[in-house]
Amino acid sequence: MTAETKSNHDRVLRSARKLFFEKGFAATSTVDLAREAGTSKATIYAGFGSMEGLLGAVIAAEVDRFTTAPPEEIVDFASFRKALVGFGTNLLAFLNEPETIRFSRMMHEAARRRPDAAALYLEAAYDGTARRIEEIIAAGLPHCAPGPAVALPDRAERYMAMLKGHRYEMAVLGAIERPYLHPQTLSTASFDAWFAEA
Amino acid sequence: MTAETKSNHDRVLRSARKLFFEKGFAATSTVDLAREAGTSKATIYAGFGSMEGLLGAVIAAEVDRFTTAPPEEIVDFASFRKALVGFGTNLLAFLNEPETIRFSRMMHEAARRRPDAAALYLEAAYDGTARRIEEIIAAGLPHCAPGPAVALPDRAERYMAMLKGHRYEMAVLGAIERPYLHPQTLSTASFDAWFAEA
DNA sequence: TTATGCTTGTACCGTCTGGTACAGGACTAG
DNA sequence: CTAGTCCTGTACCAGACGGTACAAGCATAA
Repeated sequence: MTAETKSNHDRVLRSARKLFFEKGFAATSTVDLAREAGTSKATIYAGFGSMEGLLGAVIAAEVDRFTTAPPEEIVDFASFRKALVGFGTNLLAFLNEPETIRFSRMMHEAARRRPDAAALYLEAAYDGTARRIEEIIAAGLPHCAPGPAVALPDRAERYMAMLKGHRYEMAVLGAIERPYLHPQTLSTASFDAWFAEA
Repeated sequence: MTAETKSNHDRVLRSARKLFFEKGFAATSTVDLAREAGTSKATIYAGFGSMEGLLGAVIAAEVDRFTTAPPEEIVDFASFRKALVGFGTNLLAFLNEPETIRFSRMMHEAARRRPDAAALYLEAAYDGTARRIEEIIAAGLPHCAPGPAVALPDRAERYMAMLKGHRYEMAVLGAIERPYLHPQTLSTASFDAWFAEA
């Protein structure tokens, strides 16, 4: 009953993740997958219904992974810039992981077939992160504000954009191995101006 | 000889562009394409050799289009920020075009099959644009410089990243119709700090 | 007229795909 | 033992695909 360390369902899911990330969804056939998982096509269909269902399951599992991943530091109100830079450092490290890039690549392919899964991904990856940054900024702003807190969401968005420059898309497109996103962006000086403008 | 307004070759190319943009490359079959172009499969293969060859041709033509497209304004050395903002405004408008988004979407799909074409695209779309921004900054920097011009390429990259925020990826993934990239970024205040830092 | 060259429609090929059917094997419960 | 449940391997299906072959059509050119 407790079986071994891996259930059949999990093995299929893991193998699908591996192949989808490596070769893409369209290029992964059912027989490839069955061989990789050490099982048979019938078992796959018994567990996931269809290939697109499996795709949805892989995406959902992955989204879950990085949604629950960073519990994040406590915001230090006195030096909130440190908190922001700390958050950025973590995000940068996460974005630099090859797995993250491969996932992003697969998502671009999957978006056409499963718009619902794409929306799920964006909600988790972007809105969630942006909201977290907004919280940090909102919490820290009163402690150093020269002006009113206008366009808060936009600030969070711009911060993310600066971290995830166009070298990230190059990596997703396979032109470079790793993006090495500009950590210089993390220097506080570069976003001091945001709080000084109208 | 001069024929009509459109050669057969051009009609196929245009139809391919249309279908690839709309449905994606993989989802476009040879018969679909022949019907759309009002010609036959044999003619397509006579002109482009293979489906992947046609894909390469579409990308090359598209890259050509936006490489030669913006002749761009003359840099006004006295007020180079105006030049930078002007350039950004044009870029923003270009990025906001639905056609540009669809092309970007297709490129993400095509990158796996034609890495060479993806490299071509990135060279034209990113490196080319970044170089242009670098030129503007380099030309204008002496006129207002409080410090030495360090990390020039990185500044260009960050400027582009700020223009092309994560809402752009949302649009490419089909989650929203148009990105409406943050034009607030164009306010000069937001990148004043770049020239003040070490 | 004949000859040439390109385009057309259609039929065809081999291959691969997602998905299903099914006959048996392995195992558990009683 | 029997009955039942799940899994496995394999074979199969119908459809779609990229690509090719070919006979016929049409226009130019002499």
